[in-house]
Amino acid sequence: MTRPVTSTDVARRAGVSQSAVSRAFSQGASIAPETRRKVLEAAAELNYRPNRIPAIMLSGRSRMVGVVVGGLSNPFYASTLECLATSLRAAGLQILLVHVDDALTLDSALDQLLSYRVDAVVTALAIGSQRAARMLSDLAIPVICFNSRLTGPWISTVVSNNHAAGLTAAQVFESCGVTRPAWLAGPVRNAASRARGHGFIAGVRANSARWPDGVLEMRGDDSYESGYDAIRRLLARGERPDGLFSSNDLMACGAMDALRQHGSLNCPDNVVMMGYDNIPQAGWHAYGLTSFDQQVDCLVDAATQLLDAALGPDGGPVSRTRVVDARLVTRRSTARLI
Amino acid sequence: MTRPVTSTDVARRAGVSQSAVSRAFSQGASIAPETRRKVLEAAAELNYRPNRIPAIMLSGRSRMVGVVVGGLSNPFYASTLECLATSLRAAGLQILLVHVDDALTLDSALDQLLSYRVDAVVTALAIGSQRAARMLSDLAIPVICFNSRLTGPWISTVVSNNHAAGLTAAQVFESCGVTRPAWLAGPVRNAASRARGHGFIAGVRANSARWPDGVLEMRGDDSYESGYDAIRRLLARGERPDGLFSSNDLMACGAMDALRQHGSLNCPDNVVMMGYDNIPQAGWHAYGLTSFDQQVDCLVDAATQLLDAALGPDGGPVSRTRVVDARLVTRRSTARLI
DNA sequence: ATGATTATTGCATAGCTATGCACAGCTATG
DNA sequence: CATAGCTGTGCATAGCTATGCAATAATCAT
Repeated sequence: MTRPVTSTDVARRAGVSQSAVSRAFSQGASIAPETRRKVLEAAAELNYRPNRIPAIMLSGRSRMVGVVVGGLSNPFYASTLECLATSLRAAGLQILLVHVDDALTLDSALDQLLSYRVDAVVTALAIGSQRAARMLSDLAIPVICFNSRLTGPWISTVVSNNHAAGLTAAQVFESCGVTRPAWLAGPVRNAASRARGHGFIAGVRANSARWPDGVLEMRGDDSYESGYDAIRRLLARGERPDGLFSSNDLMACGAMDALRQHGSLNCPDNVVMMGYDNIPQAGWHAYGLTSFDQQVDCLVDAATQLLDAALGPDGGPVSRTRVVDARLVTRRSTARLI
Repeated sequence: MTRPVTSTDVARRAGVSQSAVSRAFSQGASIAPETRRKVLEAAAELNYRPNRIPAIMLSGRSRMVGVVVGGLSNPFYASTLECLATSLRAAGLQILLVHVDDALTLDSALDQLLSYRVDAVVTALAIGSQRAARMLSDLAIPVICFNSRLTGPWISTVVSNNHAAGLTAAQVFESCGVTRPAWLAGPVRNAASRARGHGFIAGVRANSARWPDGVLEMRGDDSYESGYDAIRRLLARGERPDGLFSSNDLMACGAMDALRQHGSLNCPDNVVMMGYDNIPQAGWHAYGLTSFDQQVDCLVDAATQLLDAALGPDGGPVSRTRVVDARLVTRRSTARLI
């Protein structure tokens, strides 16, 4: 193991002081161009690169952000993470990634993140977050949540306009001539799913002349399999909805496959279907699923802005909410006119 | 902004020295149980948690691993990352995540990682890596690659047995009575794809009595769309393969959809099809795609072991390769007997 | 009881960089 | 020519914890 190259090594080689080396690498520091050139040359020869660790101690800012994810097998979360990574890097922030299965992992994961002195935490989890959020608040660590309803002095939130999208779904169903609307919810703890359901059910109730029986409700766990199973059980019970709004695309894909497999029903002829997230699979030809695009770019932009604000020099407790409208992407699954 | 709580604060409150606080939090340090109890109590009251940053300076080890990913929209990479995150966390390592689009990003990303003094780098990228790998080698940073053929004194590799799988695919095609085998390759720079293709073509050539015309070859870029387009163009040219081995599942799904859409051909009656990765979508009912499972768990386990070895106290340049056999998962797309 | 051994604790320091401060050298102005 | 102002440089230090070492206390053996 060779000792890593320090700024002092570079200074010696360039014939300057260690301070000069530091200044050569800090933007906007007071240093003569010629000196900087010498330093950079010596640095290149020694393969030196600045060490941010002592800077963290001095400044108290690590420029690392803890990102807590779960369920990357949902393409929506995967692409959100991808987008977030790009955006944070552009903002000069590093990502300390934690994957979480359960609440227990979350707590220990947070301890780890805090040991590394992350400046903030970004999460798309609802799971067990209320307590964790309080812990972070106590430590004055800004938190940015996606699609969650956590509250607290240091917590900011970016949400899709879930309720409005639910209403829109009901309108689309009306224009497709749906007579028996159904709603496939996500897990109870998923706040975004609840909001979508509330919006949809409100939209259906508002049209009780057309839909006196209201909404047929099912529940899944946001996975493909749970969507498939929910519909399989529904068909086995003899129910025959002709319009299905699913809380996310994964379940919608499962549901569509179950309709074909167990009911020989297809979209849009027998059932009109809508999902949420607009994952790539929704656009695959086997599905052609109409979906609400959460506009990940916008969500992530908003998150990064909130983050910047929270990490700004003022440093008071920031607690803001940004709502991003979902964009309806129409495909074959709703291509039916009355 | 309240000043963060330091070990000295805790020491003062607990009536002990700062050293005692440090020892209370280090496993196996020499400290009386009673003293530890007092310290932990004071720490809890003050909401203190150990700060790893100074420890990084002292030990020279950050216990952070740079993870470089690209193409998270491929569910295979997403689940690999998920699995890797779990495994590294169990090994007590943190993940500093970097998402990379192009070679330029890669270089600057590596600079960032190195500034944060990561102990090692894990990557699943082939893109522009040879130069980057040399840079890391110069700095004596261990590198673990997935499915790549990079070499160097500090570089270890975990690969799926791509060539063997290609041979197997040819055998499966034989037992399905395929008469016109086709190969859908990934991008040229993808070493894993090349190996799969070599294996498959070798398997077909070894059976030249049955397949005198060899393999019909196409190329995509590993995306669903490229698989779809490749088959659409193929059908437009009037070609009619009856067995298709795709370098990955995403392209296979696209290919299957194109067969249905543009040729009214279905699997397995008209075309037998195999993919690679065994992504969840391969198991979806709309596809039922036979695929080679890379056994992500095993790959990641191997990677973590290599990492542990590379981070061990001996610390010499480690350069090993671990090969994991792919497991054939048979589904509808090859359910055809002669 | 006494010396030897062990267990526990505190002191002092290293680890590397960014930055305030003072100073040196130089330019411009009167 | 003297002075003021400006630029660039080096010195010294802070930031927080882990750990070697010495000292102290406690336990044990003889």
